[in-house]
Amino acid sequence: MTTPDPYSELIESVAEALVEIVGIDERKAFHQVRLSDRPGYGDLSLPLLRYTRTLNIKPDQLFESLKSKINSKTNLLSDHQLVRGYHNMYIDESKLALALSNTLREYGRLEPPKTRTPMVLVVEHTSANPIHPLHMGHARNTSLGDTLARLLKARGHRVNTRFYIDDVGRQMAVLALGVKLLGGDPLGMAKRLDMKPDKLLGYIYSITHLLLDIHKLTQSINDPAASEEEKLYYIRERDKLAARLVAVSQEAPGEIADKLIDAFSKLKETKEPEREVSEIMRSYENRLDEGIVSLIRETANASLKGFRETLSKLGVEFDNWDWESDLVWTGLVSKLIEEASKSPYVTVHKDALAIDLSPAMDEQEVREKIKIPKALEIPPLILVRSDGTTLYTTRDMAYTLYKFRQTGANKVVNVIGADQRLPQIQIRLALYLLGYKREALNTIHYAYEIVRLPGMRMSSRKGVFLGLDEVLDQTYNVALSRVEEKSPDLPLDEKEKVALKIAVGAIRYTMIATDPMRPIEYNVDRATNLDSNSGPYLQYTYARANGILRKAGEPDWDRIDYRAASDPTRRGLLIAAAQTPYYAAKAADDMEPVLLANHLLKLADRFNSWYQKDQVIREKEEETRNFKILLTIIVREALGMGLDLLGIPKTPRM
RNA sequence: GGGCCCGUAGCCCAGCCAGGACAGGGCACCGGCCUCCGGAGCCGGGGGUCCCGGGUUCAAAUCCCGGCGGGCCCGCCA
Repeated sequence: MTTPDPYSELIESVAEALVEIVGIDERKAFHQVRLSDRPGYGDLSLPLLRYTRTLNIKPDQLFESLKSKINSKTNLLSDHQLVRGYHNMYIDESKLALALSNTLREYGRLEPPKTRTPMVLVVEHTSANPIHPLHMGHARNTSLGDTLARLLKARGHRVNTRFYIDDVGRQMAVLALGVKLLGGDPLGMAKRLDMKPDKLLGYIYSITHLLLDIHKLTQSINDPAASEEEKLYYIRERDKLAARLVAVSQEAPGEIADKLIDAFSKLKETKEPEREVSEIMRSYENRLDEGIVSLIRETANASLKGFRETLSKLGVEFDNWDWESDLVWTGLVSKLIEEASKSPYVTVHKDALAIDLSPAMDEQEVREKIKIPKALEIPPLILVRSDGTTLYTTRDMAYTLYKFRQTGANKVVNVIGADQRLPQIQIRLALYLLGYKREALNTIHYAYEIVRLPGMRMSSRKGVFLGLDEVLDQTYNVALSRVEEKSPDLPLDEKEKVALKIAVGAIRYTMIATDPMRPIEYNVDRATNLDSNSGPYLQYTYARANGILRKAGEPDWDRIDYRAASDPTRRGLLIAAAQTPYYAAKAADDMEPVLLANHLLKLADRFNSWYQKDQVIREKEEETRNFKILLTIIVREALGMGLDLLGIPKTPRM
């Protein structure tokens, strides 16, 4: 049983009336209903001028017929006005308050209205390579993905969240080599060094990678075929990497760096390191060597243990963890390649098996549903390397099909950086041409722009990135000192819990409150910002409402003066609170969490403003006092619902 | 070279997809408010060529075309 939502029903009534009178389609009608704060503009309004011409009707005639149609569908409106071509509607605040009061009495909470078209949805997000700790780029991915999942679930869809463990491929092989050189057992190593395993592995990966690159450059420098100019370039490059190696080595714990450098030199004497990496990669992908299999699985699992720890702080959990290697080992990938090789679109590109994607560009269906840039030349997608190993895009095609098959999903949403747009388009086009049209057209690349550090780009390969754990820690410390200052009487463990909630709120809010298409430049001040445009501000306002209610106690629900809602400040606050489920539903439908975040900010502003000038507990008149308590409850429930959906932890005190 | 994305006050950002009524917030800045339900707050103030130029329209920050600036992508990496 879903809770009814008076405000959404009101919007729906207006939209339906518009559909019936003007004859536009429903989706469009919803967009035409304007919500306004400004006095004199109506609580809701419809611009009429755009219809009067096409319908050949006078504004006042249209206004009258809309008015009576709308009134036949809802009784929540008290007045309609025609002003300069706008149909302005005013909400009957007493009736709205009563309706919300009834909802809360019956269900005890607010929630977004359920969709009329529930679907099965997969949301794949985060999916960080298990070769280094999560950084702030992942924080954006995680926050968006987890929030989307929460919103869609609340909207009535069946949502399945998945994490793709990218354990096949060169990066993982490089890390495995490093771990092998250090004698294996990454988890034990982390324990001995008292360090998060993902962090330790991050160092091992960076150092190993640098050693390989330096080695390669050294070979180029010694190559007699190289010109003097080229040699100078290589030497400069090698010096840069060497400097980085020194920096990372100093930061790395224990004797890790020394041991690695030492073991790497020994390896060089007997074997070409690059060949060792390729062998690891190939024997893992083809499952030739159980020793390598357990080395890589153990290593990846150690990283994932660290990921889980961080993610659980952020309140993020996954329904499924999918190993990329399983897709290869169970034959899903090779089966797909086999199908592709029989396809009429198969071709050879640069001597490798590939699929020619250009025919898909002619399909109108494809152009419309997969957004293909008009003049984009899509290169053929290579499916298999000439050494027989597969590429990530090929495996991702198999994974896409896997996600549909495992869940019976209607749509698969993949939260992946915008920099991967082209390969993501290629994957969908290739699936389409192989006959998986439904899957191709219902796979959504939910793209977001990068998180930059001031002046530089994060690069895990170069060991340059802002770690999520570090940002969490810093924000936590700032929050803890604020809590100590503001609530000295809380017990210490309580203060710590609250400080963590604030840190999580600050980070998650920041990550979703900017349009995903806009790059974020990140400085630490911004992460630790607890001021008015922030998650903690919302948490603070929620705590404040709870503070009032703790002291005010339960209202007598049968003795509430709903007419007290007419005071303009209370009225504005009531309406804003009532809109919350509606905005949550819209945020889910449009897949734009920021819509809800912005609305909550406005609600919090209104509440704080009201709070300042209209005393609740000290109100003498009993029925008015009951109304004010009710209003506070409504606000608390609206904020609480919103915070839950955004994954920002609630705290009754802070 | 080609493609995609972004360009709104000193700074950060809503609004653009679904064109309409004075372009909204926040930070910073200036001035007020704590014997008073939680001051992480509230009230007030200054600050704008909505990147530029055309076009469509009764109406353009919003749609179209052309520029400019920045980011990203164009690999048998992921």
